[in-house]
Amino acid sequence: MSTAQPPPGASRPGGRTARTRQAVLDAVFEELGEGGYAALTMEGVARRSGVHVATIYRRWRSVEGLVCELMADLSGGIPLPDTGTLRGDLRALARSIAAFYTEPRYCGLLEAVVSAAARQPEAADVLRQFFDQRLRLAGSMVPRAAARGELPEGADPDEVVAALGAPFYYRLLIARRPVDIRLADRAAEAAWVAARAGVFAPAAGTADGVRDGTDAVRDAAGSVRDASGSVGDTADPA
Amino acid sequence: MSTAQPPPGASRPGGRTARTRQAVLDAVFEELGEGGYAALTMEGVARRSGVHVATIYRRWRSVEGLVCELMADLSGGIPLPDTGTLRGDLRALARSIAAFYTEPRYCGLLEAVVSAAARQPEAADVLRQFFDQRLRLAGSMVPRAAARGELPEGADPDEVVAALGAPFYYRLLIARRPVDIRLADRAAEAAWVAARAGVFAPAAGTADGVRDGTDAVRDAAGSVRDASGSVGDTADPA
DNA sequence: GACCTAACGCGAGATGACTCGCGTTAGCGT
DNA sequence: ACGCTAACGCGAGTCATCTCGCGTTAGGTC
Repeated sequence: MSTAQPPPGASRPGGRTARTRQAVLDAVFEELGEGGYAALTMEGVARRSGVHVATIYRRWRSVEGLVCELMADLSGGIPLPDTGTLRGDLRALARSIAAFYTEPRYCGLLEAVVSAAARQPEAADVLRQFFDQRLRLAGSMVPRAAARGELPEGADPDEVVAALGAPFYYRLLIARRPVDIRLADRAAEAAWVAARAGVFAPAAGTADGVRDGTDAVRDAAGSVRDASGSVGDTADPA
Repeated sequence: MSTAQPPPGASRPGGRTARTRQAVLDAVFEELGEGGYAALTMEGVARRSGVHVATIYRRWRSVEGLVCELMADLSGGIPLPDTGTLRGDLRALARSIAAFYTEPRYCGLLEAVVSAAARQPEAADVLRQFFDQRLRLAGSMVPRAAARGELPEGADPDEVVAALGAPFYYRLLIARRPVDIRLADRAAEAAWVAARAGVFAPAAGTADGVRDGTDAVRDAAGSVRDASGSVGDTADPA
């Protein structure tokens, strides 16, 4: 978070520019901690950082821009677990994520980025790229596990890590409740069981190619398979 | 969506009031379809609906208010699948959700509600209550399955349904890509496998009480269990 | 150490979101 | 059919957000 790397084309990367940048981003982070995205205003950031409002507008254009750059700052160095087993890796990663989002400032940042992405296409790009990178990095645990024979062949690393992370974002953004360690362990366990069962293997289209260790896999297949083409219509399920 | 129920205390529920209400909410819905939440402005809604801006402000206060009422309108009548097996129910529900969010207007509504919740506590309440109700309704498939002996005892219905839904919201809000039927089938299969393995049983704290049909459940336990208390600290995992 | 200029501070001005008061319309009771 | 009043249309007014131009500061360069 403190790797204040100057923008590539900056003609004056040293001293003051970097200083104001850091002051502003720190202020954004603090503001997000108190009151979340709702309380994040340009005036507030200016007041807290001591940088003039016009300067902030010049460099970042909007609160969305601020939030994007703050998030992009986080992309350095994910500590990738390597416990020796996929199950251990998944649990360790899940607990790291839980610890991360226990911090209110990071919760606020998540809300802010998701909200920003809903308003500005550029913010959406930043968000997508950030999480794509995270998936790619964390996904390295999957081929390791496959090499150890822990998983059926062809498990998609992105899918496994996405399955691990999804419950956190559901909890925070949809259910709107805090994360806890029980959520982390359940998420890790669910991802592990599903991965082991071959749910995340390519397996062409529907999940009928699933191999799992249990019996009774084949019930219920007939009654829903005929609904294959129903995704296109606009039926209202709610 | 068309059950224009008048507000409880409304002293004049008929005719014009309901008409303008419907016109406005329809306009919001359409605006969300074109350009999403970014393009949702009071002026736009007023222009499209033919209702004056001041009137919309009077009744709904803000765009967040509009979005909340539109979402609350959706709460009527979730079609609950009942295919005879939990696996079939999960897949049917997942495909319904996929179909739902294939419609751009509902995607926009989701984005809008999540964004609104990040700004207004009341919107957050509406969002939470809405999804709580959805979980409660859809969760009925779980005790049915338990009664048929498809699941280990004590599986938490909310957890099962949340696990089913989470991948959709991850895909839409975080990965920022469209949902498809493959996602639906994978989500259903993952939720089913995990539920069957006992991941969503209460099982006191950590997930060590898991019973699954596979072997090798017990590797990896030692190396991460000691990290139990690490959620409280503010370590930065990203 | 002296020059050059990108970046910043500052205040005035423009833009758009939001509110208010009044006259009018139309649902609802009698 | 008549009157009552909640809800709406309308335009002016207010306020916060955002931009612009100029003078100043301080990095970078020779």
